Amino acid sequence: MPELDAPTTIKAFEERLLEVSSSLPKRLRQCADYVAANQDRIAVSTVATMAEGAGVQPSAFMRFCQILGFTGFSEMQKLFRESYSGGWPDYSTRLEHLRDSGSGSPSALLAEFVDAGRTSLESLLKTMDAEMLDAAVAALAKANMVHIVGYRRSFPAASYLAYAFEKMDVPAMLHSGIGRLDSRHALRPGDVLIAISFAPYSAETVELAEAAHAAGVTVVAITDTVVSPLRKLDALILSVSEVDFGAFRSLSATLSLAITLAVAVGTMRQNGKI
Amino acid sequence: MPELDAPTTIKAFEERLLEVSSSLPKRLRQCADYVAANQDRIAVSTVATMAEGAGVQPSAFMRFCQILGFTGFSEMQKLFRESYSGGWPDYSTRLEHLRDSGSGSPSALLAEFVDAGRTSLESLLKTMDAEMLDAAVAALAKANMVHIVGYRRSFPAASYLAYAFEKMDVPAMLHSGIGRLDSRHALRPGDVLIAISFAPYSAETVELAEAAHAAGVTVVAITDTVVSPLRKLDALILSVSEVDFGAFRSLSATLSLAITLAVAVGTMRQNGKI
DNA sequence: ATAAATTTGGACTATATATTCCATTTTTGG
DNA sequence: CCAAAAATGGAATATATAGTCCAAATTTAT
Repeated sequence: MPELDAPTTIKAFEERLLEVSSSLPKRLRQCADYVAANQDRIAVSTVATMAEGAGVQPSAFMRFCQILGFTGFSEMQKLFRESYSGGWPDYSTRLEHLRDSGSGSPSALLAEFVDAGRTSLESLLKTMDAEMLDAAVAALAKANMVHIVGYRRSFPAASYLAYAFEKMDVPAMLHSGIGRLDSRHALRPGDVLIAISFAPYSAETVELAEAAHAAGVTVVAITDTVVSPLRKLDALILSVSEVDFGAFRSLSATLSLAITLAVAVGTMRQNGKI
Repeated sequence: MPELDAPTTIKAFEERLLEVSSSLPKRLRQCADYVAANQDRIAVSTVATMAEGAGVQPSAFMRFCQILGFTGFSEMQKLFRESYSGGWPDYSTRLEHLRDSGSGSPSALLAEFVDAGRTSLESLLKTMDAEMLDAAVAALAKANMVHIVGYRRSFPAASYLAYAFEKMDVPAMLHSGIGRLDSRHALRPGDVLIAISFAPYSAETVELAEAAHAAGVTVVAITDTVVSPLRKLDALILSVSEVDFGAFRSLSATLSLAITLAVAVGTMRQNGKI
């Protein structure tokens, strides 16, 4: 058989499908039509399901895959599973490879981290809950004082927020934990606390957020996964899932969210006052 | 076992995950964290892949599925496959849409800042001087102690560097200026100073860098324009031009550069020692 | 410090699913 | 209308993957 090479991108796949579909016998044509109309199901279905959907026997569907240039259904499915957009590249293993293979020149590393940052930014935009963001901005705009807490890897974001609020003339206080002073008594009614914490959630941050919640202070939480302990307080949740490499994460998305908060809140306050 | 009913919606799944995750032993907790951060992967992965991602044995992952209330991985996967609607979200159109609609809303601002971050990252990759970067990494890898200084808007980057060096077991000291202590005497021969400063260059940073230079301590400067005073000391210059909005800048590029330095230096030290 | 209980890793088994093969049916061309 | 070629359906087989079980390691309680 003069079997052709298998398509390696969805685009190539679509072209091949179009190209082939005009000269297909009945059953195979059904396959083509069904696939064209249900591309998204390929990644999560079995041959049997696809065949049933198309109204043909599984073996017919197999032949269809082969005509398209794949060795079988599995190979075709692989294409769709890999290019399934939700699938982030697995950075930690990629990084290990880079380092192990000695090709880990600083420049190569930089390229990886830049790429991770880009991915995080895109994902931030796709997943941010606009209503939650509006609500958080509104709450912060009305606050007497904005408290900010975030330790360890969240500390850079916390300190940036403090800087940005200061620039926007928003009264803000960074709880840095210096001197182990217990700062929870600074939380007064009418204040708002921004708590930033990512897995593994540092105990101090969670405690302060809990204290705030107990004292009736509104909490805005910048956090990641659904298992975050910050979700248990009924806080305004701003979800940020940053691509990470073991202990590191680029923070690009978190920082962008931070500036947004500061500018939006600052602007709203100025408009309200003047 | 008093096995509970399996979650039938993603929402219920997330709740169960949150509910259960606090009382989980090490390996199972890894599963929970990985799943929380990679929900979208479940539909298109095998147990083996998921287990590898979470860093556990497949059998551990199976147990995890069962604890969540499913009979096994297949049942859990079924939930995600069924509620998988396809729909690859299109980032660029979404961005345009966000910007067009209601300019000035927090979401529109976010879109702007995300875009700025992306631009900065791209430009970082294009303009980074690979040789300079190599030289900086080499110098830092040989240092007895790495000193880090950066105030005001550079402080988040400085604190992130301190965090990342700590994680990589590189002895590092963050000069934070707390209590106005004069820390310049901590600079010893054989040390290296990373000075981070962007226009307008804060006097304290420049002074410390000058003191270091005078004391024969190598200076690595992360800075922007060609008029930066840090360029006068013959330092190793890492140029970062971050897109900015008046007083703000996203810091995405600076932070990516920071992780790169930490990982590259940490790796080089570990390889050299062992 | 010791015993009990829990957790873990990995070998083993069961099962679901893909893939092939071939007898039967349908289409095509003379 | 017949023979040859192509297409089809379904049974048989191979393979990948899920799921189980238990001995070893770890943690916890006494």
